[in-house]
Amino acid sequence: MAKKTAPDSTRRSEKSRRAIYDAALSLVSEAGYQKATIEGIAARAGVGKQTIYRWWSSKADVLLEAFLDLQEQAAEAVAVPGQEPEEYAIPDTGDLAADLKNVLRATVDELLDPKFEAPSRALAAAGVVDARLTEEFVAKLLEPQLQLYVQRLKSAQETGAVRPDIDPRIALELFVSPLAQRWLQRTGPISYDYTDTLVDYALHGLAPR
Amino acid sequence: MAKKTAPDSTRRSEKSRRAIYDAALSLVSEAGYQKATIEGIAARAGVGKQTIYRWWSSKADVLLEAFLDLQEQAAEAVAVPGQEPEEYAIPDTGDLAADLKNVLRATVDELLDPKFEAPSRALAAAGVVDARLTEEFVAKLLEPQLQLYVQRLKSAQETGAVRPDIDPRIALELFVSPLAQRWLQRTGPISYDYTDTLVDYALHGLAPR
Amino acid sequence: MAKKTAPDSTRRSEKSRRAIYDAALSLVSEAGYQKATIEGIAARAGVGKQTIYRWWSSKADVLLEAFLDLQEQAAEAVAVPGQEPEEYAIPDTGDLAADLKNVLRATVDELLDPKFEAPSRALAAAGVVDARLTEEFVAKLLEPQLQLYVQRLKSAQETGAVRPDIDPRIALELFVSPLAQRWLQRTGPISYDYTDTLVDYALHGLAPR
Amino acid sequence: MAKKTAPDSTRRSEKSRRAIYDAALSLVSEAGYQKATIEGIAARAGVGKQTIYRWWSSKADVLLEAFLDLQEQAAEAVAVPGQEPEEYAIPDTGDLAADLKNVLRATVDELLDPKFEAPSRALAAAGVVDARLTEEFVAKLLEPQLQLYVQRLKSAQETGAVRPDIDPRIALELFVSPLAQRWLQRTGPISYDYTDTLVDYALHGLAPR
DNA sequence: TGATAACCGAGACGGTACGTCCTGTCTTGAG
DNA sequence: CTCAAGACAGGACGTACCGTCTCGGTTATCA
Repeated sequence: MAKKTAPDSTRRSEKSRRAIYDAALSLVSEAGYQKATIEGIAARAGVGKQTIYRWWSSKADVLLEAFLDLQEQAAEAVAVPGQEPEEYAIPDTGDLAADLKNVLRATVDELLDPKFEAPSRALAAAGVVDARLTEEFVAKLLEPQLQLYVQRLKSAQETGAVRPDIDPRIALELFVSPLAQRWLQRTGPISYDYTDTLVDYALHGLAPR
Repeated sequence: MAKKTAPDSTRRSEKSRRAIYDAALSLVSEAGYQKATIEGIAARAGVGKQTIYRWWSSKADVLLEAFLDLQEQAAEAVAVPGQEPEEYAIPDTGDLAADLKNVLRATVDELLDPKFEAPSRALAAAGVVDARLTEEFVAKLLEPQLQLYVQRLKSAQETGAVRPDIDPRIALELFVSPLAQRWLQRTGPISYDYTDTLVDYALHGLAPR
Repeated sequence: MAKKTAPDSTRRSEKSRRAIYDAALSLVSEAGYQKATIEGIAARAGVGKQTIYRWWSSKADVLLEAFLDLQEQAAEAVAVPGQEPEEYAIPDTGDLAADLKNVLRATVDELLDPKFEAPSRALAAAGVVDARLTEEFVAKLLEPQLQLYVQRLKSAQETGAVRPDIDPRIALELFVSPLAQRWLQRTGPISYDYTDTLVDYALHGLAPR
Repeated sequence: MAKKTAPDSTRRSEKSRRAIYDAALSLVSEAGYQKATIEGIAARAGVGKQTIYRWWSSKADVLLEAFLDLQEQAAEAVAVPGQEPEEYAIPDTGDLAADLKNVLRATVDELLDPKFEAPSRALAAAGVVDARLTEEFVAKLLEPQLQLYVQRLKSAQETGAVRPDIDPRIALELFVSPLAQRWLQRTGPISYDYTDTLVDYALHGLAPR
């Protein structure tokens, strides 16, 4: 009892897909999530509405894929061509505090980049309400990035820079989540100073030593 | 030539307001934020649409007030009747870790209470996208609660349980934001164990002492 | 178990109704029945689609009412104002043949009037396929006109110009239906000569006397 | 540089053509003209849409050919096999009234046959609106049948049963068109009595002799 | 103690977008 | 080349809500 017989993905138009990604991202950036409609995306992409409905189940779904694609493209642009794409990882200079601060500063830059802001916010908002979407968002985008912190913290445990009884998956939240919340809910300003402070507090604790 | 001649709030129907709050909260809980429409709220409340548009500017606005009202009602129910409502504050037993853990455990309970979950999520989602709404949400609901932590941490600084150079407004985020993010973005499970761990990590730091 | 609760016709917008009639008739005349869409009518009338769907059940329904209204307007324009609208009737000069020929010549004029042609054709076509619509079309428009012939033929029977055993309702079809079919199905040209001939044949028969 | 390079009819699939005829007729009978779509016909016939568009220009076109084919098949079924198919003609027993009544009774039977009703109505409706289609419909189907009446009336003129100054092409409409209109526009019931009466009135006239 | 001005319920209105269906064209792969 | 299959751009469908408006009907002051 299949649902309408699934479309044949081998015959999918690559051109349309690209046009839809571009239209979706630009419309969300210009008009906001609510005002970016499926009809609007289709019109700007020069595509029939059905072509969107054929391949995606909702506006959020389109935007999620468009955003994942955007990330991928950005990553490929950075990668040295003709070289195997080594795994991304947080640099390990031996100075944990410095390494974390560097990565967080880069994150600050990205969060403030207007190209990324509108679609990310839109996805985050949709995700808060739509559990299925979040699941995919977290699995494909968020968790992989958080695992990079897990790796760095584990390596720090081996060198003794972090206590061995610490759970790295929880530990990373001490400096990542505050930044995320400030950005998402606008509960406070975001800056290099702020993230540096977070790292210091998290590493050395609030209590006197 | 006034734009609309503002409505006369002294003649406002209290019964309608209550009915609208109830209808809004129950509809959001049952159907979700997107599917809870103004028309639906008006119909369930037995109220004309204009009565909603007269007093509120958007669905998010209605829901925000309804939620604030819900919080107030819950607070009044707890308060001892016939006694002046003393200021809410985090208890100070002298044991900072224990006090924080207790408060966070209570928060966990509330986050998992189905009566609160749907509307809070809905508001959070709307807030991510609508800056104006967030401002009010943060100012009226979130920040006052966070200030309770600020007070408790300041008091801890006086007793020497927290280093004096620590900024309490940032410090509290170390354990509050991780919990908030896990709930909002469903990046992980929520439990007493989890919040206890957050407090321990935050107070003593990740680095060995 | 009412269907969605019927709309309140006392609050209906007369302006919208008129605009819809005008738009429907002009669009059908310009573009033809198939290409005159509900969306197009709504747009030209400056009206929301729902306002059409609220009061009519289909494009054919709109057009039927618009056409009935057109007929009424035309009739009122002819009527002498300030005088009670006497019943329309086929003139009775005593010369049956002449009277019938005159009326049919007037009908020929109307059938060839481009203002009436497009909507009439459209209605006729829709009616062939949609029984419910035809019923109303016949009852409100066609049959009343045919009854005028019945009256004239009965009066002719009294004066002896028509045999008394003739059924007038059937008799009138001898000259009315051929004209109708030629027009509807374009099976032949329409002219005064043609209708005059029909009357002569019908009155005196094909067989020699 | 031909417009489309016309399809090579020698390579046409006979099986597909038959399947399309069957699907078209059955769909129109079941669902009506409007709801019988090209996609639906193609699907039921197990045929690609292009195969329909390659050989026909519109739904009406398909249906017209399907109907012509149906007529042919019915005629062949009646014809005595192994004998050359003589020209169809209205029998000439010498009694004009009886001959006409017989043919019209047969027509009544056909009009009431449910197998023919839906497609004929559909074609008639399409024809009212689409002039090009009507032209073909009239030329291929209607006029040839009417010419049979012309022949019979001419023969009657030779025997003196019909006045010599009568135009047979017009005369036949006196009894054929009323029947056609009653059927098309459902302006009245159809029966043997009715058609018999039509013939009598037409032959002997309405006026007393 | 009416007059009169507001709120109120109801819901029609001009619109926008939805998600579905179909059109007529184009493309792919099998025969 | 035809054919079955079906993706594609386009456009109309009929529905659901939006936010505005207009209509009686109830209050609830003020004259």
